[in-house]
Amino acid sequence: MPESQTSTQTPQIRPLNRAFFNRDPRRVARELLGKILIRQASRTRLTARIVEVEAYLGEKDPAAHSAAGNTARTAVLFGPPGHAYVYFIYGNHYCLNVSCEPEGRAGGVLFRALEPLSGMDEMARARDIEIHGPEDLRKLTSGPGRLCEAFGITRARDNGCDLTSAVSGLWIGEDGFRARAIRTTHRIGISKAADKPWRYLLDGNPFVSRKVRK
DNA sequence: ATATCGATTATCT
DNA sequence: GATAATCGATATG
Repeated sequence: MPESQTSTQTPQIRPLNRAFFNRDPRRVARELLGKILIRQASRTRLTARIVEVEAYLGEKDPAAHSAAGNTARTAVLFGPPGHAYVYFIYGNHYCLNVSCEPEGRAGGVLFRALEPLSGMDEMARARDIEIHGPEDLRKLTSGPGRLCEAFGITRARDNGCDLTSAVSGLWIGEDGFRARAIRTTHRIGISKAADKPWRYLLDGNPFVSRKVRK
């Protein structure tokens, strides 16, 4: 199995605390780069480093789902910080966010791309693809829909899950990795407020969902 | 290499 | 009834 790009071992992963998420989504997004998403459900632990995210502000961001107000769909975004907001899109895909800001105020960060660290075999099974070389690893978790499929994330299973608790089947941790070059660009795939530079990625990381144009 | 398009359903207008 | 925080396949340069 090919080695990962940013680390060759996984020392010790500690959960992020709730205060980390109790802030402006743009700040949370930037600082989430280099952190780790963990799925501990089966015998195998799935881990992958966060390399690309987008910030969505509260009710005043036209591109945010929370712009429609606190509905059955978006309730988690208005709830306490550090919880999973999972939505279904295009009749095909799930996408994962983490809620930000204090309870009562909306805001979140969309997970757009991860760099797999462990459990790649199980991810490939979940994605129903075969990995033949290091280049193929991108197909596991490079894209918001892909990473959810690789991690088995669905709305029924994970929406509202507390991502700050290692007791959860899904959580976010850190292992001491320090993000170096961080790049910001406009957000992907939206039509409203498309000019806002609220997409954050590890510059040069091969697992980002799209190549950075020059 | 980039461009375009169809799939498929929850949610909102 | 229209749209959507996507993906994968196909077409074209």
